[in-house]
Amino acid sequence: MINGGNGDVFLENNNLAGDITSGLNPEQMSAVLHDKGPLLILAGAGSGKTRVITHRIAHLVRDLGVSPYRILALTFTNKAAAEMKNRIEGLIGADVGSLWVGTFHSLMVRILRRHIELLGFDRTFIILDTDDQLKVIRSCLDELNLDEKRYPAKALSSAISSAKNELTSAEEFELKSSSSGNFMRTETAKVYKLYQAKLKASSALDFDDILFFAVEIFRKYPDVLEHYRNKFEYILVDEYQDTNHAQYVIVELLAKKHGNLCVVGDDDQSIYAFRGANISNILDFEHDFKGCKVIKLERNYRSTGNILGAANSVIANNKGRKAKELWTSSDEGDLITYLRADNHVAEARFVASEIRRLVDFAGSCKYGDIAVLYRINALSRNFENELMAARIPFKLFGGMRFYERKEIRDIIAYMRLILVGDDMSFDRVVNVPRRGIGDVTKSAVFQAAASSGVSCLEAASDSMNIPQLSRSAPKLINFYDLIQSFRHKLDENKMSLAAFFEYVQDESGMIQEIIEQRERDKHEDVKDRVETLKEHLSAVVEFEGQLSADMTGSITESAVIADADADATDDEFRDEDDLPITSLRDKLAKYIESISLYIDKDTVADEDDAVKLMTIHSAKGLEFDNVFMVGAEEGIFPGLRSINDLSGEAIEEERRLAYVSITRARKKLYITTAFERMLFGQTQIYPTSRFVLEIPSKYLNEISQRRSYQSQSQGPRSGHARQEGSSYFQSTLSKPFRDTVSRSTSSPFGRPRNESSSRDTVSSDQGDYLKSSDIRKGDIVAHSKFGKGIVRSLVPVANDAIIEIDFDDFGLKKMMVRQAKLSKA
DNA sequence: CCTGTAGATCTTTTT
DNA sequence: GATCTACAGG
Repeated sequence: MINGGNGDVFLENNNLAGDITSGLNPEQMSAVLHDKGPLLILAGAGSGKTRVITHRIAHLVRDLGVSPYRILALTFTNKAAAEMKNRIEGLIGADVGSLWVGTFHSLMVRILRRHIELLGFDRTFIILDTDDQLKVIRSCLDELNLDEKRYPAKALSSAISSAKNELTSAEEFELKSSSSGNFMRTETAKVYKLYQAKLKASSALDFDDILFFAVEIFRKYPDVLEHYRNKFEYILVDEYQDTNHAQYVIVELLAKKHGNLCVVGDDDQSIYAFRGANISNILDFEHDFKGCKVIKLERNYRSTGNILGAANSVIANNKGRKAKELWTSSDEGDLITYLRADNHVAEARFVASEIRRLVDFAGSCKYGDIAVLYRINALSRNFENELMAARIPFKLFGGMRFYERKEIRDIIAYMRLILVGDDMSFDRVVNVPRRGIGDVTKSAVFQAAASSGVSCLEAASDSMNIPQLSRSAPKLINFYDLIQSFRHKLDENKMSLAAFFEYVQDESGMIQEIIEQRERDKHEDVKDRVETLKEHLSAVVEFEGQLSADMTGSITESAVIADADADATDDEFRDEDDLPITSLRDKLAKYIESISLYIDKDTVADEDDAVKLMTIHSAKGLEFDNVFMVGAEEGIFPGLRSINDLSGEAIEEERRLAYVSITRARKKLYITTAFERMLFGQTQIYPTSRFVLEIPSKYLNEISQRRSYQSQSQGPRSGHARQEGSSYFQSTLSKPFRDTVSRSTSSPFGRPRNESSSRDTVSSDQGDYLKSSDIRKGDIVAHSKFGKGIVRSLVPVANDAIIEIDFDDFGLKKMMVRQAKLSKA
């Protein structure tokens, strides 16, 4: 919701009186009015995509008389779902309660809660987060006697995850792997199988299972599928380019009957392949859904002409895409400012001083209108430092999420233990606060529980009668009694949910321990742990309020549905899944579910006026007046891994990321690079990103910084932090020269930008220096700035190589060989 | 059983 | 450089 939308408020106001199509352009209108049959909307960045979806739904309901009960709208994030629901409400009034708008995951959970018993799971299944998953995998490794060094839990988890996304069950995986003869894969298969068994034993699902089992139910139980097929006459999918295979199958299964499937997306903004998104879902849509209508939304309402020109030229370098070109009727706007700074500190100082200038001198610009976007989180610190020093308010997005913090996970684990009594939660909190129940005791409990087939909590209650546990029995029984007392409190049903949370926090002693620790350590860090819990408490209060509002709302709703859907009432499964939530227990169950699928808290702080720092990934879907795209160097953006990917797929995804990043800017875009950058404890010297070179120079205004390197013979570290404040000056270089400069520093990568590069400055430059083929590991080489050093490693990349040199006076540094201009020592 | 120090590792992220 | 994970000693 941060700066979301683009003048839609104005357009929607127009609609209050008039019909739903007023204020739409012709393409948008035909997308909104499209009636039956499959529809593919290719919506470029800033083309009013959300407006089209919401207006389309409003049109279906208001003008065509489709019952909201028959509409399914799928999104990827809860934020998008909430916004969509909001805006539809604004268009057609409040009677949208029966509309299924939500994420794939939350809506499939809703279905699973009703039908998962068919698969032998308890319907009160719990949902594991990433941390829980890793724990289970580690315990699998333990049991299978596999070394985590050779089989990293993370790698296994992602292998299992992608298998599930491809709808490959553990059994199928095993079958395939045994014929592959790949040892790693057969071991992975074992882990997968055991992992799945463990989850089933404790009635737990991971995120991927939610989709996987939904498909399994649909496929195995045609009557269930039939019910939902009938129910959902119209299906809409947002961000279709981000769907993975499982999601594709879900959509396909559900849409087959009515065929009224509308998908919206932009293949150029597909940036989640690494987590299973399959771009061919959108590329092949026309093929998969015959007779589909395709509408392209290419008119951009967000950015200036120059920004769009740059975005178009960058993305045009991708091969696998649907032809599209954004255009705008607004003016060219400012040129894109491009800076190649000496080093990361100078880069960050430039950003800070420019932000200062924008806010202080450029009229009505606020801090909140500015975003700094980077490819990797590791770059954020550099900018945090300089913004802090310049006293510029900023807000860092990403990083540690609210619900990932220890104290939140602890209190949730308590709640889960009280409610379900699962082993995972037991493991987490049995020693929070410290009760002298350490790893040794814990694993004894686990063993005892496993051998007698009960839960850990039950084993703890019975510890007196279990010889191995006799020593710690008093402690365990104490803990058990504590949980029991919480359970009684819960069933007394006298407290509000928030009060119950507070009660557990206090009575368990976890708050007290935090406070004690704060006093002991005197660390600044600890101070806001209590604060976090308080914040969380207010989220609980909010949730509770929301819940009772929904309850009163749904009573009137069901009357409406019964009326409008007389034909649906004779269905086997009526929509009674939203059982009335009255007891404290029900509320808690509902809360835990919502928290495992969605914890907001990160989206706050729109109201404070602060510069926003985030990765490009998290900026997707947002827009800002002023954008700083920082760290635009080969090796960072595109990242090394993508450069090394020979298929070229990875580079295309990075390029889409560049496209997303450029198109976030409304008015002003800055692109910055650092000649030399300290990252991961090493100095890296990488050339300008190819994506910058793909922007025609007519869109760019290059700002130069005086080079301390080369011109000044000796410039040890201190030399970098000179008074850069005044050392920026407008480039007086003519354009052709600019091109030569950029090309000579960066063309080692990739193809030449155009044919005119016949006079290859690189090869002549390079002639006097060592080439990667001349260098061996262990060689002593000389660098003009860093002096002598020994070659530690040499990794070929594209038609160059990354060299790691341990300099006598400057330590370990990484750079590109052609860039480094090395000579024999 | 707890606490401190050495070692490996380090895209991107939502659910 | 920073941070989390793994073992040794108190």
